[in-house]
Amino acid sequence: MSIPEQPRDFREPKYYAVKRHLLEIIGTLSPGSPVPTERLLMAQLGTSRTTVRQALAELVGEGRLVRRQGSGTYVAEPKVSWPLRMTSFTEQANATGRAASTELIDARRDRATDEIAERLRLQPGAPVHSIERLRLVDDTPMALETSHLSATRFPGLAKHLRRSDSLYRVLRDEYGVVPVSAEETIETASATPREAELLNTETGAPILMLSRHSFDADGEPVEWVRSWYRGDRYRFVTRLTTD
Amino acid sequence: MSIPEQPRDFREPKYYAVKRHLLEIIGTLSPGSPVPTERLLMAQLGTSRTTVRQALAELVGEGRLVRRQGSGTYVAEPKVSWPLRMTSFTEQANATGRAASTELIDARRDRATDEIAERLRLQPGAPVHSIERLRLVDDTPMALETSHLSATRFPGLAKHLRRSDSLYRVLRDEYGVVPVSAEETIETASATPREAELLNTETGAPILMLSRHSFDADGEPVEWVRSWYRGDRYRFVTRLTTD
DNA sequence: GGCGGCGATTGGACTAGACAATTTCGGATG
DNA sequence: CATCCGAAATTGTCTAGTCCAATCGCCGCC
Repeated sequence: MSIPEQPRDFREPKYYAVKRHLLEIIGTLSPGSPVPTERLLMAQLGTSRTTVRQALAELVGEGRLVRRQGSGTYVAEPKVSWPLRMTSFTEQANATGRAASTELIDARRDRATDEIAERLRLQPGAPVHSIERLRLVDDTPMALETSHLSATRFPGLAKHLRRSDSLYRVLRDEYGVVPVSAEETIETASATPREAELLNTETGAPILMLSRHSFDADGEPVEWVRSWYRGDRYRFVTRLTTD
Repeated sequence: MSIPEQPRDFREPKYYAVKRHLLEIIGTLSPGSPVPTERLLMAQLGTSRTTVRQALAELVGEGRLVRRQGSGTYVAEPKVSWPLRMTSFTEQANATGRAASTELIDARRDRATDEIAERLRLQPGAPVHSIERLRLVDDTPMALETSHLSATRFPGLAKHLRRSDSLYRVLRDEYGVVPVSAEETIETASATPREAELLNTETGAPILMLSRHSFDADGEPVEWVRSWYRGDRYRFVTRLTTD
């Protein structure tokens, strides 16, 4: 078997021809179907296993394939769209009709780093809450979140949080604070071994990193959150309007 | 030399230890400084070149390093934040005090695919404009954009575009149409050989793909655009408010 | 009929090395 | 002194192979 020719206006590495071959196969199959094994592809296409694996790795990173050690490689489910709104995770999930839950990994008091202090308008070294949570949708991990809030402004927050899933609800009911606006930053990253373990993916996998800096009605900063989403599973949707 | 030990709560591939070692080096240097060569790292850390290259490739993808064949590997400039607003590219660039320009790659009439037809509320096969442009900031390529608009609604658009940089200005001045809202989708992708060539990066490099679906004041769809940004260079910033 | 073990299969991690393409820089040459 | 050339250094691409880890299915045994 040979790889179909392609106009080479732009230089193409050999692994990319393997990738195109795989994309054609993927196009004819439905999610969950197996694609040929690495060793079969390498024999059929006359390449080394390394080259085949590079093509496969890129397709996995793009969310087109899923690999399972000892089993095989399969066509992946399409990405899930996730809305970016000024509402809590719990509400967002309910709005899309999915079962959302949250696992509290860690809630502790820290001293503010320079970066946290600047964002929360505090002095460096001021006491802050650092809350790490895993967001789950339909019992599969979706995102890892680290929130920072002033410990002076929100005393006893950790205790309240252990009794409630929703940080926004605690802020409203216990402290009378409602975030009304936020500046959100979106960028690419790659999974650390720890993130990969918690998000049930591989070290180095593409990640969409969101950073949310939210404010209450008085313009006072409320929290600073960073979230790590699997880039192969999710895409974000936001609404823009002329001001 | 040996790589510093790390608590192994989470299994860590060997290449990741090399990556941490490099991150420490990067932390002590300023942008533009060279980091050790592949062969030096492989001798110092007692690993194969493949393993060293995997760590380097990940750091390049994260925008921490830049590699130049024949020359060496260098610490990269920090990422640039790019605002997502309901304004034209040209205006956005001016607002941040940068020199923006646009290179028209292709402007042709097509027949609408099913996807384009649905988004522009046309019949499949209806005539549409397909406009491909390269966006440059300070003379370096920033994004590749493909816009689709109804050819029936905007006759002679291609001709007007060749005389103006700004599509939004042409729409307003020639057709009296002003997009006022849009739904924007953000996801990760990887560069095809063609995209890599035009964006001056490598095949397979991480890409932030934006898809903008914009509407005029009557709620009529105006255009559907897909843009490819280098994920190692840019991050997006958007503002959220409670409705 | 069900359970357990074992071996084949598959993907995961890493090594060693060949050759190509590009850049850099010093030395020979005019 | 300026310019060109070529060797050395560096990254880019690909091959061939080893060993490991997880999975799956078959077969024998209870």
